[in-house]
Amino acid sequence: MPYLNREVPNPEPIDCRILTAALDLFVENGYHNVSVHDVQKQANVSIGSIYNHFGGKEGIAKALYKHLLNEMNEMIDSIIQQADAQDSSAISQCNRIIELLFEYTETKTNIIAFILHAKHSEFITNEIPICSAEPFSKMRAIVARGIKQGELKNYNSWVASTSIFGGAIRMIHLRLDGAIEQPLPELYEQLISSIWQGMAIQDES
Amino acid sequence: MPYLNREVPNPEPIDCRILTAALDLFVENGYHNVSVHDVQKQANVSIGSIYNHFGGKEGIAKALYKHLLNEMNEMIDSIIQQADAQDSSAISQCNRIIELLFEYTETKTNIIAFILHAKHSEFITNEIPICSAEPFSKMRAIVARGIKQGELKNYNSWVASTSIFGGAIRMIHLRLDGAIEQPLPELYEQLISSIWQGMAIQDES
DNA sequence: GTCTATATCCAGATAGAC
DNA sequence: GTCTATCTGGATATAGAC
Repeated sequence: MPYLNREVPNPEPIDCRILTAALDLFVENGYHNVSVHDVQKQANVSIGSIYNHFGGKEGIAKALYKHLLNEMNEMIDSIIQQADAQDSSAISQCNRIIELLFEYTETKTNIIAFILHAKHSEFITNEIPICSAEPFSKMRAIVARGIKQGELKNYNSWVASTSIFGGAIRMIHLRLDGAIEQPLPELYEQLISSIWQGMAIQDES
Repeated sequence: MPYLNREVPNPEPIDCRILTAALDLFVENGYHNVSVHDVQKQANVSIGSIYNHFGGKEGIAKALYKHLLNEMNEMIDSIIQQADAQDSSAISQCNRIIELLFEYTETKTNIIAFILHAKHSEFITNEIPICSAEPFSKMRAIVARGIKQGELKNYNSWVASTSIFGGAIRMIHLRLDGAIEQPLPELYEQLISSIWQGMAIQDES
């Protein structure tokens, strides 16, 4: 009965297993506290395969980075496309982005942690800082368009985009660090209300 | 003329030199990319002294961390004390904190970078996350008091504090990553205006 | 307390069989 | 392409003179 003894333990392609294992380990322990051997064990792969596929530890990190950044980029694109189809406002696009980021923080925690919480410059060389990468510049572009169309106040572009997304990103950090115990989607409504309407009860005049 | 030949190259106490050198190197290259030998060279000290004073690399990081966190704590305290003396509002206390953080980002860059931009959990073990440390909980306390006294909108405590400080912290990150080219103090006025009054031109109703 | 020289360990990377 | 066994460099840490 050979088929009973045959093990089918690893149905996923090998490079996926390596990336998944690396993502989990990097997020859990930090890139520099993870050895190639650790990844190898967790992925059920030999060291040789890792070097064949990715050329080394930094190669894994680079591949992960590009892959996940690309996923985030597609998420932003789909929001923009939907918005174009419905002719919707900059405000609702920003809201949708924050909503999804909060959702993913709970459901795809390690992806968000790797993209938004890791200091890539300490282990990935020759890569632009993530805040200059496509998805983030597209977020700023949405804000800039909102300003141009008179929907948002005419602040400096950086002030505007950090006022809108900075609080959300900070909340993600705090959630990932264990400071915030509540799932972020539960706080979403209050956050966006504060973003658009401000924190002060009365105008300062 | 012995006093002419006598070198006086290192007037600062030795542990200060070590900490200063380590701060610069850690911020520049990241903790894990700095060896004890690097610190030793930059500080003009022998390896033995470093182990005598701090017990090793992590000991240096811990000492730095405590020292700088303490400085930040004193800064917050002084703001609170001044405020109590003048009976000033939560809003003006928050503004003053942001103003000082922006100032220090330009003038004491490495201190801010180490405190706000490094991922301490990757190299300092058995330490509470920085967002739970004293200065940060005091910032949240200021916000909570502002809510209680009817000065700020009654949002969830985390939403309120991240709405107020999240944008500023995000701007500091972006500035340290080189994305924002303008000195932050120049953007201060716009930021606080946006924090208190919100980003939307018309109320969403 | 400070220094130099040295020991030890372990991570990243490679070689070569299969 | 995958594996095991091995090499090598460099980092942390120590020993012991001064």
